[in-house]
Amino acid sequence: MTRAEAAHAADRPDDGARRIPDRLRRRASRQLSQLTTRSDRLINEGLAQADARKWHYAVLASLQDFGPASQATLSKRTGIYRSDMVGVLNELAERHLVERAPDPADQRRNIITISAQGRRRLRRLDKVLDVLHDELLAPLSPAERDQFMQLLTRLLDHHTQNS
Amino acid sequence: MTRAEAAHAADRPDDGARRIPDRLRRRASRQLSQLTTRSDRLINEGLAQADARKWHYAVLASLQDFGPASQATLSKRTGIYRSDMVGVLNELAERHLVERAPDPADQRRNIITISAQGRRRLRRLDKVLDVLHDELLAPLSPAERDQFMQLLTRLLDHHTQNS
DNA sequence: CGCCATCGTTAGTCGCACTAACGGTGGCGG
DNA sequence: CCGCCACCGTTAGTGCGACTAACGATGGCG
Repeated sequence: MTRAEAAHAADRPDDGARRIPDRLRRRASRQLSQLTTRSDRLINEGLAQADARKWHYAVLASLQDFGPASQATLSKRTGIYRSDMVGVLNELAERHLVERAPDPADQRRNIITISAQGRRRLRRLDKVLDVLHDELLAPLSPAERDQFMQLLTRLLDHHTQNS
Repeated sequence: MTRAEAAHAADRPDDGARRIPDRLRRRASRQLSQLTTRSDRLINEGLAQADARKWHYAVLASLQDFGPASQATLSKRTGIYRSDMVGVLNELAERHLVERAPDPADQRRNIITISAQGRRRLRRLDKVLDVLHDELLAPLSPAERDQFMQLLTRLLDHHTQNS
């Protein structure tokens, strides 16, 4: 029995209490969950200081890059459910970052348009996110960050294709 | 205005509806969240078929690798909050996978021990998880999987050290 | 004209991370 | 010895994100 193994004992409150089983550390799913929890917290707190949430960014970016769209289209583009989109757009409209107008050609739809103020906000959020991501990826070299993003994207694409 | 920019139109319901802004695809935090959502769903559904949850695995693995422990110690080792640990241990005890006994040396504590049945279950869950992770990491070569895990772990360690 | 799909909206579910507060117990310093 | 503080397990509740169900209103199509 090695010293490490001997250190398990339930009567050793602090000794090995924080040790994490290898079985867990080897599981990609767990590392992913854990990292995402921390990443989300980092981003949410950072954006909160700019009176924003990550959904705001997703919607503004989508509007900026692809132009005005209905709420349903925005849902598909951002991955936000249309049920939740309602609230997000309320928040954005309150802040005058987007405008919500009925589509004259189809009365079921609203056409969402980004405002000048929305564009400014988007530019600012981009900067904020740059800083936050620099913190998130701090331990990685530029090459490693690229590598990480590439692997991440390949995995995500694979699991997204059937949907 | 480029053709790409011209293609935005709100009146093009399906054309570019599913296109995802580059701004979003470049953000590690977003790719992480998205992938984790899918990963979690995959693992949860897989474990559900074995009448288990990922928390079960974490607790059983911790007990197997480090021996009996108090609930507080298990909390620290698995990352499960002690508030939630109660329910997890109830589920595990119901299934006779662990035993919960008061610590004679300290009446505040329970000593949790893995049972023979628990050990069997752990072995089975390990196999189930192997299969699920193979599906999760399907698009990556063995070398790339190692690389991915290494990058993931370095990031997580960096964001875990202060806590 | 009748049927079905789509749109925005409301409400509600589920899992997970996390906080607050409790009664009970233990350890330690004065 | 005793008073205070830290720790333990437990209960309850919060907040958020993903997701479902159902609605009334509208549109498209056979």
